[in-house]
Amino acid sequence: MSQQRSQRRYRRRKHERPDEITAAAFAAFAEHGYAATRVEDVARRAGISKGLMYLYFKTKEELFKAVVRSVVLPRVNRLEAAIESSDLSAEAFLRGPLLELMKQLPGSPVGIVVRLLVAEGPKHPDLVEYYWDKVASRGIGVLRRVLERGVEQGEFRRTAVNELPQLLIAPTLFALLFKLLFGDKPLDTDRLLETHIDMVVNYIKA
Amino acid sequence: MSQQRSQRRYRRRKHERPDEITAAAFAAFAEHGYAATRVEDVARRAGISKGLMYLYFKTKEELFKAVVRSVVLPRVNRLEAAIESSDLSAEAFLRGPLLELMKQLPGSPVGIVVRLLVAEGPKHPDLVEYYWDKVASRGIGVLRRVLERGVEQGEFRRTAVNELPQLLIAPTLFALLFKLLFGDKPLDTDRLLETHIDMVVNYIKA
DNA sequence: TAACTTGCTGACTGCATGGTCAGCAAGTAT
DNA sequence: ATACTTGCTGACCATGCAGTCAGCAAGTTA
Repeated sequence: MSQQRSQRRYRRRKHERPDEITAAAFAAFAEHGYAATRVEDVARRAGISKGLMYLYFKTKEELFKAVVRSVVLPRVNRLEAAIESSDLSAEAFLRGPLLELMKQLPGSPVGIVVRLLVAEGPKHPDLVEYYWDKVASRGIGVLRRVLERGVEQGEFRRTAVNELPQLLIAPTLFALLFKLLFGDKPLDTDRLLETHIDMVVNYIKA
Repeated sequence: MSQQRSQRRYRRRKHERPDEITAAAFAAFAEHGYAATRVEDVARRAGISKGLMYLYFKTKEELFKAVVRSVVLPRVNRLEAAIESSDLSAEAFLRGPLLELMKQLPGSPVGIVVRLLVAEGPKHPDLVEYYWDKVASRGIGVLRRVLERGVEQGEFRRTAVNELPQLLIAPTLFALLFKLLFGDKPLDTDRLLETHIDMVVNYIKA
């Protein structure tokens, strides 16, 4: 009797779809990488049909770019805001918030984005460019400003590090890569980063 | 007239084939990555037919592994030998041969191997294991021994770096990645590495 | 030079998967 | 109710590519 006839096949949710799809795609890319992920898998994860995905994203490549953007942008914005609004001394900043951030990176989704970028970057020059503009160069800028402030206030000497702020976060990238590749091998990432910051601070301290 | 009838279609060169094929594959993978490279392209580059490739390598995946091995092994062996046979003081060793090696890495084929590993590693756990055994852990071992020697001879203090030899070469990996992704953006890699080594030596010097 | 071995070719197959589209049904207006 | 719009489905197509194999010809033996 109570045949609940025609249980609804779907619900229209135009607004939520894009985010749900990029989230599903991120999860799928994280597991299998970009090339090995089928659009149909992404669709299934997002609980939709493959066709619908193509209504929101022109191609698989567009989807890829959207994923990178969606993971990376909010993070960077938060970071930049937090940093610029800090009123700690330069040294305290390096040893505190920056170190904390560095410790978090290797386990975060950023690791996966890095992997995707390294793997697919050469085929997506515009994506790399985007990443450079919105992430890398901004991050470097922040670091440079912190160092500069330290020098101005007499905390730090002016050294080569001022022109190479990348040196500050280089080991973070290393740790990230290490975990990515050799996740099961031991490496005390936190200690590595702490030591590095300590080393840098000693080196540049006035 | 002079119809040079039946110009030979091919020459039998069983012995040379494997190396030629891996070399061609390396070049192709370097340009397009593993997934995007067609076996037929590799074959064409090697001047053979696709079928022949399958006589020397069971699958595309086998070919991939062979490539990684062929690029990486000779390098590591050379490196280890050179290092162990050095009789410099620990500091001189870090500032000399090690720094030199670090400067060369980012521009070398190793960069490409790293890219391939990062991209495809998760799908080839045995390859990652191989790389760990034959390359990474050996490299770490060498560094650890140099530091240890420095401590024993009173050159260095015993610091956290002794347990984290990775810290020595972390920026090298960073530089390598940077060049890989942002090849066109400026970064004085050599200066970065020099500064880093200088920093480390200052930090650990007795 | 004839018989034989085997390195090598290239056409072919099967399948995986990116992308399309005609039509259906959820929601909306009247 | 009825007509209309549009988010959504799923079957379908086209293509690209890993891997196969029957047969050919380069080299070898007698």
